[in-house]
Amino acid sequence: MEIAEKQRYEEMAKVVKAMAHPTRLFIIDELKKKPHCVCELTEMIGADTSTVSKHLSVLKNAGIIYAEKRGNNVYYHLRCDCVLNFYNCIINVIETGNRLQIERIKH
Amino acid sequence: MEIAEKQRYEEMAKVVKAMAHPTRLFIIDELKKKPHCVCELTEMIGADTSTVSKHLSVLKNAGIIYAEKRGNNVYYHLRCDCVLNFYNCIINVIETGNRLQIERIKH
DNA sequence: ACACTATTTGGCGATTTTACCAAATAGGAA
DNA sequence: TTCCTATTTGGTAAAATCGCCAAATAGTGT
Repeated sequence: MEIAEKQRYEEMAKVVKAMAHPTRLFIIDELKKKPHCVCELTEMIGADTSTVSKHLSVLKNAGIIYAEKRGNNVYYHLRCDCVLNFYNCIINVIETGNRLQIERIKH
Repeated sequence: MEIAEKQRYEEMAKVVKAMAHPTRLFIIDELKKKPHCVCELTEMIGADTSTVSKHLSVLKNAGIIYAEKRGNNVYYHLRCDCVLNFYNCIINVIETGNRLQIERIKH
């Protein structure tokens, strides 16, 4: 594998890694509906504010979301809607896996 | 967040996590073209065979690829082509990030 | 300036991931 | 069976991730 190719995969992995956490997938899903501030997300998620804030900064550093300051609050927005296309595919992978497992039990 | 919802995001995260490594993104990209055995992938990647074998087992456990034994070799196949849709979107995220960075330098 | 709220940052232990080496396993060929 | 090749598995050290607490920071309103 060439160096340029390797670097490209490393960059891509950074973005995918940023999505590779249940809480962060949830956040993306919520921001799809509308922008939210940290305290709103914190309440939905039920974790420490600092934990949620760190998850948000991971997504922000990856370029998936961006922050907008309004008074005391920071509202986060989804930058690229396309990440939502992932969801259907991931669910597809999961369901195919389940289907195969059921068949394996039957036989 | 309800328990069922939480579990769904955890399942999804498992799949995304499986893709969250440069070598594994490379493997998926290669298996899109055609199935490959471990030794072929190992040569392309330039890591230890055991390392590559472990990456393959991560992808297999996530249901993204499956194994087919042929003589001494094990050939791996992509199970769900849809994971390739990710790539364009991820690249989109990266390029948007780069574009914004360039603009920030300008101003 | 002071108090109050929202968010970020630093630090910590616990857990997970990663890559390599060495050893075990599986199958084909002599 | 024995040798050989391909692959997997177990072990280990180094690095990264995670979630909470405590402290720092930023902005509002008094």
